[in-house]
Amino acid sequence: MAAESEARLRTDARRNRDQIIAAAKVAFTEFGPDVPMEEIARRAGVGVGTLYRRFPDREALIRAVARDNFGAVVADARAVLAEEHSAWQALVRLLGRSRSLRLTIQLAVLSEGARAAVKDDPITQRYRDELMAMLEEIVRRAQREGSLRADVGAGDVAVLVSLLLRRVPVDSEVLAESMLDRALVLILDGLRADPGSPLPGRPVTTRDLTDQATRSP
Amino acid sequence: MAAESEARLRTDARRNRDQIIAAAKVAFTEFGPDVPMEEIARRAGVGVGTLYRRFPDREALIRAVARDNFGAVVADARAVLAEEHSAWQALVRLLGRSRSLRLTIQLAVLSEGARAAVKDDPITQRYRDELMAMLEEIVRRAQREGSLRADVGAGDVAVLVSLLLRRVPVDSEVLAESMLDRALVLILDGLRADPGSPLPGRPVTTRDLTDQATRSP
Amino acid sequence: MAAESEARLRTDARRNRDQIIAAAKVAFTEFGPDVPMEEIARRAGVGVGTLYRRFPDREALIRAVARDNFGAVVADARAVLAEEHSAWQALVRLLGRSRSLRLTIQLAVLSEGARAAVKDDPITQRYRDELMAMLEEIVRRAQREGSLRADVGAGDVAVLVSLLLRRVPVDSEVLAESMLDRALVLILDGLRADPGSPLPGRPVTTRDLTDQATRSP
Amino acid sequence: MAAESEARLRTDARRNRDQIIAAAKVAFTEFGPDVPMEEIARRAGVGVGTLYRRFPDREALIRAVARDNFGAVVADARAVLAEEHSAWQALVRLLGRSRSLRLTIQLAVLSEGARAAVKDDPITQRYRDELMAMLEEIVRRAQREGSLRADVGAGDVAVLVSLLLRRVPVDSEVLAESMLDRALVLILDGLRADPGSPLPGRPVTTRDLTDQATRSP
DNA sequence: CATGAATGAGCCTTCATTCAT
DNA sequence: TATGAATGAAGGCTCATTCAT
Repeated sequence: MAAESEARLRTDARRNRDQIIAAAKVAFTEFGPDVPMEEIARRAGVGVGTLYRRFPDREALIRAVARDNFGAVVADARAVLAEEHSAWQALVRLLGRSRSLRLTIQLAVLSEGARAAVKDDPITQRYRDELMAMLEEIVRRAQREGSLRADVGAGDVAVLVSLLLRRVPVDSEVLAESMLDRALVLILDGLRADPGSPLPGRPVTTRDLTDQATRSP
Repeated sequence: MAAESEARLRTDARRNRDQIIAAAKVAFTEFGPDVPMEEIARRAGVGVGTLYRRFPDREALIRAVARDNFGAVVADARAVLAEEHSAWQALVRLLGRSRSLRLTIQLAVLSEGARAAVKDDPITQRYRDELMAMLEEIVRRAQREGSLRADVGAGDVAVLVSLLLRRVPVDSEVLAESMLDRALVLILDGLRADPGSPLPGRPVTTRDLTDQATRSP
Repeated sequence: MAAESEARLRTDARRNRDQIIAAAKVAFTEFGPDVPMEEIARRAGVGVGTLYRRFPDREALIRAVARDNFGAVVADARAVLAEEHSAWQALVRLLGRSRSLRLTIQLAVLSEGARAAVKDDPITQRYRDELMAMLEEIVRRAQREGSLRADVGAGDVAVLVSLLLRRVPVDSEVLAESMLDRALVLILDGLRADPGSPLPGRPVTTRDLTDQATRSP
Repeated sequence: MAAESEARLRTDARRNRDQIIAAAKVAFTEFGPDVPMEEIARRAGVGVGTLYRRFPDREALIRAVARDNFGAVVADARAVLAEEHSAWQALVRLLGRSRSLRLTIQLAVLSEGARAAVKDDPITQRYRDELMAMLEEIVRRAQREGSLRADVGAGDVAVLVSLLLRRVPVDSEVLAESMLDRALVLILDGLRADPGSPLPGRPVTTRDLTDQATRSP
């Protein structure tokens, strides 16, 4: 009986946790990372107390949401990599997908505070590393295929992705989507192998993007 | 003598005003539009009271900063247009310049609240309209030159600009600059006339970007 | 058990609420309707946050105090009406009582702001209507008895009551009470049926006092 | 020349002072004793600096306005006393007049703070003393005439006056006036010599009203 | 454990008063 | 001397977080 109630408790707890994260995801993207904790609790259908029992403070909650999101992105990328034979096609899908997962990542960038909360989280870091590794592989393969310009690094691609992740300040959601669809194609065209202008500097590596923790105070 | 003291007073007041706007520009881009007013005042070297004497509330300050910024961008664009004979070169310089004026525009997009504060300001609107008109002219000329793909509208270009305006979440400022330099070239390559994939949808016009007030409920 | 804890919680919350209203009553009459919320909270022995949790803003608190006060007056008046057989005696008691309930009404008159906060509150309105109805009945009965001058309306009596409600600017509370006791008798003598000078104008009705919302722009 | 400019200066200064007091009178009765000093300065057509040069702080301004007002009331009362042969008529005019001078006195009672500012001002005190002396004389004469009940003191009359001074919380100014006209007559009837009820306590003297300074801490 | 009440720090804004011009 | 700009203290209100039930 004790076991049974414990199990049920755990089930409940898990449900609570999931509901909170789901509510937080929506609330964060809707109101930004400063949305009142009570608002999140309300949407999750729990009291603030419960929320704080699961996540000791706002940062912890942000971290949890970030992990959840990154995990999904990584899973997605893995699937794309497994299915797609042409590296270029994989790249195209990855970029398109990224855009559709924009909300996901926005969190990690939403504000200085949120970024700080996420930056040093080991789990999110691991996800990011894995994501970068996959991106590097795709870039390498695409360049070997001859479909991707040889003078770009995986970091360059990541930068373009991150640009596409941002919310366009347009009131209509459909219009925004359409604009980004076109921007994506334009950017892909810029990545094509053929002529192209000479790129300034050296290829940006993924380490350029991830080594910051070491560099920053 | 009265005139002199008046003039001196005005000078002082003006200096204060300018310092406040300058401080606000930095503080806004550093901490977002919710940065404490006291922080801005401190950086400007004045008391909060002074700040509030010049700008009745946060919105007024945001509006003032936006005007100031937009004005600078417009002046810059005007100069570029006057100097550059090749429309493509004008476009290149405009995009590069925009990036350096990133701080400028971020404000208008920084947050829902900030956007609302700026959206209905007639002066900012006028600047934006003028900017869009210049962009349209450049796009038209570049397409006539044959240097810019024919299937993009000025709105498409504006979207790309706005993407480049965002801050890259990298701690090192130099690194960020370099990354954006490369991203800019990649994007420009995507805008080149020749090959190019077929773009989905129809060209985005500048009206698509500015008519929102009319369209949205 | 759940029920018990809920009940206990409610008890606590209710106690807090009551303490806040009690403290507000005193503070309002002591310092006026602009007394710092923190002062009220301090007197109630709670934090400001608690005060604001119960009453979203100052107006809400004023409204609550007004309801509470009016409710007590109405209950009192009802009792007087039930007990007293002579209408004149009822009137005397009502006027005397009113004075002792001065604090009660002051709120509704204390300042423009406070009045505005209370004027449109439906519950206070209902109380006021009931009070006026009772006053009208007493006046009618007293005039039928022949004890009250025939040329006054319930509104005239209400005006006199409202005059007696004001605080006399005397430092000693006992002295003030005694002065008002005498003033009350003098005023009652003026209301007596017999001699009396002719009154200017027409009897003031209770509608003259309550219909203001309709009349004013 | 120096003399002339000095004289002109003094004239100007005097005009400023008068304008400020006049503006303050209006502003105080319109918004209460907490009206912003800048508002008063604006209405007087001077800068705040000038206002503060004349009146070192708000209390000083309140005191000045109170003196000005009391002075007018005293002058009025003196005139009434000189003109009227019947003491009862003098009393009637005094009470009616008081009402018309209501705004005048409200200041001294407007709020705790204002009262404190005025209470210890020697000039206002002298005015008040003179006013009370005149009232006492009228009461004595009226009682000798047989027109005023013998059991009231000048203090009782003063209390009634002070009751009539208050603003009736009615939106229409005309309605308020009419109500007070009637209330005045009712109160006068209560003061008439004839029967009347026995008054509780002893006659209130004017000292009961003025000795507070000595009594209060 | 869940709940939601209580706390208090923090930011916004206003205005009395001072002071440079 | 008049002006109005600058200052900063004070009060309103909101929320993150803690804790009693």
